[in-house]
Amino acid sequence: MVLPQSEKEKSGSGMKNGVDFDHLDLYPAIRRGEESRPAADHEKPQRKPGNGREGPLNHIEAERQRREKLNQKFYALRAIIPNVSKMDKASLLGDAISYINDLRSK
Amino acid sequence: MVLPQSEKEKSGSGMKNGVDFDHLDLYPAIRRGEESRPAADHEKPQRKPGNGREGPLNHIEAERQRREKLNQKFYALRAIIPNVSKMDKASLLGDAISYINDLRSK
DNA sequence: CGACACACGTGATCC
DNA sequence: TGGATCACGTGTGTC
Repeated sequence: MVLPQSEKEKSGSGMKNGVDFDHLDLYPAIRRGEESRPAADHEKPQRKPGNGREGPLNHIEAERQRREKLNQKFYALRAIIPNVSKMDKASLLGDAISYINDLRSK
Repeated sequence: MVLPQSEKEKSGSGMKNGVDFDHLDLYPAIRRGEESRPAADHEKPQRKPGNGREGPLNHIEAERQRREKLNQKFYALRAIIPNVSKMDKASLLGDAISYINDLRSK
């Protein structure tokens, strides 16, 4: 249903000063387990029934797609703004706003 | 205990139907403190010298700031775009791009 | 080293 | 029931 493209693209974004931040591959590994509740309390909405997980990777993957999409837009934005050198996401967004306002007032 | 909650959430998101998903509040109670290492772990790059932590919250807080700023921009953007119904961040960004392009061609 | 900026995984929430 | 979206905390690399 929805899962176009092939994803993967190092569109990063970073580069704050020539910083190419797009690396980070693979994940560390598992760590930390969870703890038991301090007893006495049934105030925990048991979201997942005792059953085992069905596949948390669904979310993990879903998030990834969402994030990629977002970054893609950031990239595009960066491309259309006149003098945008690098800047981080926040500044880029800020500049974009100024640009729009400028264009608008004309 | 931990994490001073002195931040205010106003980054836009008070809507309920539109898009503002800003809900999430407070923390879930205690999380995990430190666990004992199961012995046999001599493979950890001890980043922090034996000393106690200096304050990782520095980063935690720093990230929060960065994120808030980002959201602020998102809010502003949403405000200046003509017909922005609700859309999520990604779509909003996409619309903004189109808007810029439109303005530009004029 | 410490700051910064990023991507990732994860719990929560809504429809 | 499951997908979608968010914010948060964190590890990590660069400057």
